[in-house]
Amino acid sequence: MVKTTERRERQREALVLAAERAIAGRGLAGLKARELASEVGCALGAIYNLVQDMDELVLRVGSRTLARLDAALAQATQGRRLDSKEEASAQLVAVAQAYCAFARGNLQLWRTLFEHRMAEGAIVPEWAIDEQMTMFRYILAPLQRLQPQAGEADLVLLSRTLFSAVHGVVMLGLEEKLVAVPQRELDRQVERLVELVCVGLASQGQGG
Amino acid sequence: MVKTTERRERQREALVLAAERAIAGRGLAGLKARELASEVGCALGAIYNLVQDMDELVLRVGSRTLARLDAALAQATQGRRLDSKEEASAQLVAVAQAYCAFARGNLQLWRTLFEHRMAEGAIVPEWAIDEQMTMFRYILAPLQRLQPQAGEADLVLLSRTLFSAVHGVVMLGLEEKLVAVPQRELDRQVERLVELVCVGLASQGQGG
DNA sequence: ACACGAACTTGAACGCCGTTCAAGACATAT
DNA sequence: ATATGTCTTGAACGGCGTTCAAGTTCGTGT
Repeated sequence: MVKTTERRERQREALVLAAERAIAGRGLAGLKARELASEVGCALGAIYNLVQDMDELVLRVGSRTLARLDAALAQATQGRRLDSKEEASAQLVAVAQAYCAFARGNLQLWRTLFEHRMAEGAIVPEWAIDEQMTMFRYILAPLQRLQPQAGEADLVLLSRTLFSAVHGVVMLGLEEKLVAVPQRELDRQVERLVELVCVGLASQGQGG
Repeated sequence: MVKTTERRERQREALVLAAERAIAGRGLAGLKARELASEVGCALGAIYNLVQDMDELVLRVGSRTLARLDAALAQATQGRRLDSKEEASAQLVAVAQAYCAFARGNLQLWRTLFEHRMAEGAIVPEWAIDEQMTMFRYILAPLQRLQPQAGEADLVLLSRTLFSAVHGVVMLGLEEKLVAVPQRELDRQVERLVELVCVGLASQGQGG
C-alpha cells in the first residue's frame, strides 16, 4: 500500500518535531520514548518503525538544528563584501557573533549537537559528519582574504582552529555551571578573540 | 565507635578510586553503581553511606582530575621567567600545550569535567566551582606581562577567553566523532592560536 | 462475499539503571 | 542476658530504551 509509507513519513516528521520540542524544552536528558509516543499518538513500539533507535532521532533533530544554524550564518554574511582585509575581519566577527547568538537562542538544541554520543559501538553516519563540516564554510572565504598567500590545506586547518576557539568561548560562556556570563560580555569576548586573531594574522602575514 | 568513621573514610577513598578507574576506562557512561559496589566490596546500598549520590562521586573524581591537571600546568610553568614579552608568549604556549597533552593523556577523565551535569534541580557545590577557577591562574600572570596597562578585571576576562579558546580547539580536536586529528597537528593548532592571540595583543597594545 | 496470508501495530515484558528502606546484624550499656 | 541504638544489607521500586509474541488490518485470489 502506497499510503503506508506516506503516513509513516508524516509520522516520522511529527516524531522528530516532538523530539525537537522535548530537547529544546528540557534538554537531551528530557527526551523520553514514552512521552514522544503519547505526544505523536502512536504506540511505544511504533517509534522503532519510524527510526532505528533514539540515536537516529537525536541525529535527525541535530540535522534540523544545523540547517537553521547554517541559515543564521548565511544571513550574517549576506550582502557583505570582502574587498579589504578590514571587511574580511568584520565578517569573521559577524559570523562569530551570529554563532554566539544562535547558541544563546537555541541553547539546548545547540548543546545537543556536541553533548550527544552514540550508543556503545554505534558509528556516526556519514551524512551527519558531512553536515558538521558545513559550519567551517562561512569562515573559509574571509580567512582566504586575510591570508591570500596561504595554501588551501593551511586555510582549512586555520578555519577549523578559529571555529573551535570561538566555539570554546561560547560553550564555556553559556555554561550555567560557572555563573552566567552576561550577553554583552560574551559578545565582547567573542569579538575580541576574533579581532585579536585577525590582527595577529595581519601582523604575521606582513612581518613573518 | 571511632573505627566506623575511619573505615568509612577508607571505603570512600576506595570508592572514588574505583569510580576513577571506571570513568578512565569506559567513560562517564561506564560508571555503574552495582559494579562499584562489587569492586569495593560493599553492598549496593552502602555506597549511599559513603556519598550522597552518583553526582557527588563524579565531582570527587573531578576534583582529583583537576588536582592532577593543576600539577601538570604548574610543571609547565616551573622555572620559567617572565622578563620579556617573548617569554610571556612562550609560557602561554607552554601552558596551552600542557593542557592539550593532559587532555590527550587523560581523555575520559578530562571529558568528564565538562560532560557531567548534575541531576535535575541539584546545584553544583561551591568548592567544585572554586576548583574550576584554578585553571585560569596559570595564564593570568603571563597575560599581565603582555598587557601591563590593562586593568585586573580586563585581564581576568581575557584569561578566561584565552582559556576557553584553547579548550575549544582541544575539545573539538580530540572528538573522535570527526576523524581524529593527529597529535602533532593539534599541538600546532594550539600553538598557532595562542601565538596569534599574543601577536594580536602586542600589535593592539602598541597601535591601539 | 468470503477466506486467506502477509504486513503492520501494539503494549506488556525484558534487562538495566540509580536510589530507597524494611529488616536483619551487630556493638555497647545496663 | 537483655535492651537499645546504630550500621549494613540486598530485594524492591520506579523509570529508562528496546524487543517481540500476539492481535489487528488490509489487499488479493477465488
